[in-house]
Amino acid sequence: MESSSASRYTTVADVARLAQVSKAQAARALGGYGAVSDEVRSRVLAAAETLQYHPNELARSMNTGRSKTIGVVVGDIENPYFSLAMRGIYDTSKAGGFDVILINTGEDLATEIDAVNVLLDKRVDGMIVAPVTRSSSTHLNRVVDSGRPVVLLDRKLPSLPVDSVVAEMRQVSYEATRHLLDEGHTRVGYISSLDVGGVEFTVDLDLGTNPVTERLAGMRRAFDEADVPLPADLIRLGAGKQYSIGDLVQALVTGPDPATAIVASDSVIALEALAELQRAEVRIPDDVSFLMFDELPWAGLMTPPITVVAQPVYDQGVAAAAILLRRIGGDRSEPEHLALPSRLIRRGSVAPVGSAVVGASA
Amino acid sequence: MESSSASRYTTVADVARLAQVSKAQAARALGGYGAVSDEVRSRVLAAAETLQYHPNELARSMNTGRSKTIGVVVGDIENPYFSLAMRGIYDTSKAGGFDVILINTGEDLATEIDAVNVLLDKRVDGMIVAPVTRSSSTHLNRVVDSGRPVVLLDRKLPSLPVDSVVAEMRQVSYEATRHLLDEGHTRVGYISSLDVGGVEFTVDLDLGTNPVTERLAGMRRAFDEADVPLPADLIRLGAGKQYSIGDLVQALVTGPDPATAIVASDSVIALEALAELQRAEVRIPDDVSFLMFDELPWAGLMTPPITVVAQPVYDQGVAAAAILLRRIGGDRSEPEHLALPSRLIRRGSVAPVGSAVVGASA
DNA sequence: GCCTAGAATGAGACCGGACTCACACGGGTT
DNA sequence: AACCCGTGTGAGTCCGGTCTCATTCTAGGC
Repeated sequence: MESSSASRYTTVADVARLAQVSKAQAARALGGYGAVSDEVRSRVLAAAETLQYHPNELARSMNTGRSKTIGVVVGDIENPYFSLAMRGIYDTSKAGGFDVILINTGEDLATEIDAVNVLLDKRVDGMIVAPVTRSSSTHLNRVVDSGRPVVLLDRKLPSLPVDSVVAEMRQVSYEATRHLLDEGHTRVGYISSLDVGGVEFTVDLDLGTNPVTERLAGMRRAFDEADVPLPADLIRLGAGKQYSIGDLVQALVTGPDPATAIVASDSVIALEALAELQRAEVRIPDDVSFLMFDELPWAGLMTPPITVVAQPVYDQGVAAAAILLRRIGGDRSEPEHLALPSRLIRRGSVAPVGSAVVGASA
Repeated sequence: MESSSASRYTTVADVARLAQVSKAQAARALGGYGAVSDEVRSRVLAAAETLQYHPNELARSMNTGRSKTIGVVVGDIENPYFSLAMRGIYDTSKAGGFDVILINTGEDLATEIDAVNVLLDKRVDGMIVAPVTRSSSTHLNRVVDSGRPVVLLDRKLPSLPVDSVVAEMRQVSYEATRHLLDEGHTRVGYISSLDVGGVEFTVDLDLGTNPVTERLAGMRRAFDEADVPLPADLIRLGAGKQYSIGDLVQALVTGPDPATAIVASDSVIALEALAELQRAEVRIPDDVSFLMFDELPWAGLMTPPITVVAQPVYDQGVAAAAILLRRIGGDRSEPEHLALPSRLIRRGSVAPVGSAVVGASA
């Protein structure tokens, strides 16, 4: 009794029957391969039309071994960074005739491992992964072993011989920090969601290979060149994981030797930090200067407009997909490591230190 | 010569061979069905372990007829509305053991039709579609005919007997408009990206069934009740398609009888409108009041904070996925039409009309 | 007029699982 | 001793395509 007839799909066999030819001939006419007479072809095509035939991609994938699908594994699709990168990936894949399966990891390693396995089991032709920070790469090795191409996004894993696409960060972070130093900021706070398991930041903590490490390296170089000690006590990791962003911001702007400038590692952090600053009635840039990584449409519309480091996010997606498609196409050359240029956009949220303190508090 | 051995996957047959049992027994042990002795089971499992066996989901899907995958068709994943809804869909699907294939239509009907067909050919177990406005529903009928469930998101199609999840719009739009009228705004501009092929808006233009129609209905009711004529000349459709948003805003705030309040139909439009207003040095709310549909984190951080209509976007995604999963589970009850409550959040961007004109321009 | 290359065609293997069927085996009934 | 049932097992079919292989048909070459 269970259910009413689940309306079976029409198959090549059905088409063949109606067209009065063998299954093989029908398949040939439909697939456009082998030799088929015009007579048969038109009969088969007509039959397919009347029967509304659509090939079962699953069956097709199974014995061609290729699914014309790529998998994308990201940390959080809700994050504008990923959704924009996704758009780049999507547009490029589609232009190449590939569909996209999206998997969201919630920045969790176990989920990421699972995601990669699922994609492999679904026989995607390749995948783009934005690996969770501090993830090991054993699960990605399985992909490499399977012979399917992987491209890493926003992160490279030194141990893994695969292509990667990141935004150049060290140089632009150096520039951004110099900008802050030029304005007199030596107490620069940095807030990142990088998960290091709650360990406190110290100058020689190994954070692995990721954008945050690069940014901190650029920052350090600027401080070193200016001969100013890097304010390690103001560099806070685990934001939004171990620690609330609001608390972190509070801690930075209060205390005996507070930060005079705050750098937000991404737009999600920036939003929460700005909200907290507003709640605490800390004015930007009068009381504290503010800089964020990632350029979003709203950044320039705030009062004051926010100074940002703009990364070519969409282009990263495009580049990653382009490389992946090339690999799927059979390119076996050495892994490529692309670093797309980022740039500092100076707006109004960074001002000389103490610029308005006297006038404003009086 | 083509390529080096594409490292074949291990199959049940391989596992069976190593475990010295028949393929059938191995499959049973692996799949956890039928009767298998403890002896055989452990041998098979051990073999699977050493061979790193992973089942081919394609093959599995093919003869179970179910792929444990749902398809999602959205207009633009880069739009925060969709990425947040996607997150809701994603979380819910995943909890139910389903993977998600994402297809982006770029708000194009042809692409949408294609997308739906692709998903069908990939044999997804069901799909969630946010249909392009003014789309016909013939392509969705094919889905219905196939017996696979579809849930519409953000839109219902009267001709299509399927579930839908939307945000309640008429009532909240009524409230928002009353709020504007209460503040003395009778010249209210409305900017929407709804594509009507460049036709100008008139009060009796049929826009089909979609959120914009609902909003305009709520708006009209408020105007009717206040006995004020609906300013049809200020209602502009096709924003970002036929017309540039900047030009539209310019047109609204200039002219002999300009708008005193502007309503942006979504956050993307709002962002561009705000940028244009800033360029034109039109102050909010002194020169013009502003209201947008969709609540985003930055809205409350602007100066002044933006008054918005908040829709439960994430929850819409969750609800759509929940209904879909229920249908996949075999629920054959009448189509459900869910309208999740939205609410007006009054902030600082709406002020009494003419409130600061004299003081500010003097 | 005969031979052959190549087009046209059908039968059937195959991809990798899920699942049906037939059968062997052992213990409990009567 | 004959019978039954349930567990365990292997052989083999099926899903819906792709593709190989053998066969037939036809046209061109000598």
